[in-house]
Amino acid sequence: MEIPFMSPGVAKLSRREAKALSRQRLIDATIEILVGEGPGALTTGRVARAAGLSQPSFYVHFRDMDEALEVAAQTIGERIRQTLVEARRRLKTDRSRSALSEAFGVALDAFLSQPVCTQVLLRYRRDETTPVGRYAQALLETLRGDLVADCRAMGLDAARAPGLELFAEYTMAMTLSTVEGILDGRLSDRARCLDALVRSSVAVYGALQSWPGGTPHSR
Amino acid sequence: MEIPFMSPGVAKLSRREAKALSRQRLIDATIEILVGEGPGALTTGRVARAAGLSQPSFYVHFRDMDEALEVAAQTIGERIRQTLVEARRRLKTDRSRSALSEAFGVALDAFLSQPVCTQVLLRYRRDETTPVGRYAQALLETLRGDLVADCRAMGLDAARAPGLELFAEYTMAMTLSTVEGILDGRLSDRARCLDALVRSSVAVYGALQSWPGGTPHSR
DNA sequence: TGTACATCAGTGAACGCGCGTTCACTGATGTAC
DNA sequence: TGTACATCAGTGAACGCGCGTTCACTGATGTAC
Repeated sequence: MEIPFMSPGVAKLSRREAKALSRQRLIDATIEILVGEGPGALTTGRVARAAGLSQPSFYVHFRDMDEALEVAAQTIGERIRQTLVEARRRLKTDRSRSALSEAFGVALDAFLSQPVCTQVLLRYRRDETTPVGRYAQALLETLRGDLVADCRAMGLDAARAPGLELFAEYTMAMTLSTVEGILDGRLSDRARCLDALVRSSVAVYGALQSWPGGTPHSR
Repeated sequence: MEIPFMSPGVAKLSRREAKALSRQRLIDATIEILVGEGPGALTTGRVARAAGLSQPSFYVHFRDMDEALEVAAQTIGERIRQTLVEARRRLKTDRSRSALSEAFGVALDAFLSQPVCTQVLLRYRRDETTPVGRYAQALLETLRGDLVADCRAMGLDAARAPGLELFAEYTMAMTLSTVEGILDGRLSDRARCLDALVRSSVAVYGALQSWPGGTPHSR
């Protein structure tokens, strides 16, 4: 008696699983169209067809395009946050150069491991007119806060560094600029970029640590 | 005999001038809607009405929305480039700290003197799906080139600074980050921001000047 | 200067297209017995 | 296990709305004589 061959790839899905899969395909299609053709190209028809569904099926999963965008934005934020949280967990909290280098390295890799989501994050981070932009902004604010917290945990004394918040801003700016350069193909050698980034960040810290004025933030 | 009062504000415009004024109003309306409500809100009707015209009048001035956007993008780029060119002309090319400080100061002011255009530039600089984004990208590339040229003119020797291009990238990133902070209201004290920016940029230059690896750009 | 005509920025009306949205229906999946 | 019924993801068809686009027309401006 032969046992029928069960290919794991075509295992039958329950109705529940099939629906979840369709929904995920719609979300992914939304993100991909957003990256490839911009928000103007986002129509329920295109998204549905890109996900292998008919256009009205879009409404089985989402109330309207806004809801889908909202969910897509949440998904993007979650994916990047997840990889960054994972990255932070692996950090040593000592002040050695190698620990610092690893910290920047895992951050870079976190962004680069999610290139599509990172593209969306970078592109729409200043566009408050779309849910994607608002999520991106909130996420980057969180990351900046995390960076400040990490600095404190690593023993960078806030009392001796009145420019800590500004240091965080500049470090974020340089890190994202490096990510942009790599994603755009302008920068290629990750190791050298990482080294330059660490050196620059350390230098900025030094420059702002001995800074007399305090952080120029509005209260 | 009384000379009729001629208010200079309501001087009659020639047909040519009136048309040019309408066109300019349409361009400005396009930019303002872009900043306030995003590209999704850009319709010929809204733009025309915001410019005080009926909707079909849009077509007296532009073939379609794409052409108007193209012109708007060009206008934005031109305005910012203009103020920055003006700013560069006033630069002394010595290496003193005050000259450096003034250089960054005029650059900051150039962006801040055109807040609406700067907002558009910053927001859409990574969106290649729209003409605005492509212009923004090209403009920033030019500015980066100018920065490198200025550094060389100021005697920052390229031979001793293999990371000059990367230095330009990081300096651009920190400058734009400062502009963003001020426009968003997170940073308030221009003088302190400027000081921090100059210190940080000098520090990064130092860090990358003594850098062994050369610029990690792809050829 | 005055007159007759030409030009043309701007408009209201009309139309078509694409998109969003709804709905009755299908057929596969799930469930009760 | 088999049968009868319920559920529901997905669909084709239909419809309305808003936007883009065109066009004949108006009336103010410009020009020739």
